Amino acid sequence: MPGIDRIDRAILRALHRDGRLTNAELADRVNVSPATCHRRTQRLFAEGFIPAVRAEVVPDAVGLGALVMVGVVLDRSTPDSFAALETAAEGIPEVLDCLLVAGEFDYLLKIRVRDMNSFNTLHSRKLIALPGVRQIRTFFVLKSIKENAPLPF
Amino acid sequence: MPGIDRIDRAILRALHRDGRLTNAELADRVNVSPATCHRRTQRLFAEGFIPAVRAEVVPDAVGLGALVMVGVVLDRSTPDSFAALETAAEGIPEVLDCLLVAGEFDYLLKIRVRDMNSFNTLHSRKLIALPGVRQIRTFFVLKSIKENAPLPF
DNA sequence: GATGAAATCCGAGTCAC
DNA sequence: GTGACTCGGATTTCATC
Repeated sequence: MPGIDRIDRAILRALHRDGRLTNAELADRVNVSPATCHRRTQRLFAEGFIPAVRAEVVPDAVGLGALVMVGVVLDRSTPDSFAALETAAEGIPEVLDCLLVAGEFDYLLKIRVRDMNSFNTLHSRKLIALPGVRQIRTFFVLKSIKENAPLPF
Repeated sequence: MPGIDRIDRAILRALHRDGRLTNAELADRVNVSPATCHRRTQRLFAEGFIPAVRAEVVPDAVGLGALVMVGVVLDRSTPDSFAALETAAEGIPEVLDCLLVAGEFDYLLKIRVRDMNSFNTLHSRKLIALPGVRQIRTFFVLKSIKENAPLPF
């Protein structure tokens, strides 16, 4: 995977701010010709620098108004449980983030569901049912000051 | 803010999966004419159901390879410190998420920086400098199994 | 009041240079 | 990297239900 130069970086920044920019707009924002811009952008997609372009959707509008953060502590004596948790997390669409961390937890999960009831179901049926889970700490999100802010680059 | 019907929902879902869909593709995916599709999509943007469309960018490619989760505990005796933390978080671009939670922390932050050194700078200059902060717990992310997964709707 | 068909206009994508 | 050319989709208009 070759690197990116200053122009590629400008293209990435512009498309990260607004993924609907037309090639023409993008071209003069980064000061190259439309043809050049088009070729470079295609390469950035092809090389995997841009895994996806997605419309952000207000969660409440689609019945996913509840956000919950979960800290998971695993049993250190069963290393297989790490793989089990990761596989499970990948298969649960409500789990938006699954991060292996250093500190008082082993994993931190970000979960979006319809309401508290839905979370309770997910919690009891999918999370505590996993092998080697020693402890699960739940943090209900009362207010989202900022979420998925654009990357600062 | 009026509601959304079944077709609007289908449009939201399609654009959330792929924000680069042309209006023509979108139209036959949701089984309406291009004109209708266009009008509805415009409305969804205008009414704020789609706050933004953004290209996802591989963080390492733009020098933001380090992800850190931070738990913040505030001094309960100084309610102003909540407002202070929120204002500060909004103004720090490296803070991607800032969530007020119920549980052993008051806030959970998701932070992206270049490396550990950058985090250390941010930590000492911006975070512990805030008024009324009683404790800050840092969770370095060792591995990201899943991040910003699409909403399950 | 919202829809679909048609008509116009503009940008994407491709070419030669 | 530039400029021109073609094709297809975006956007508007309009008749219709």
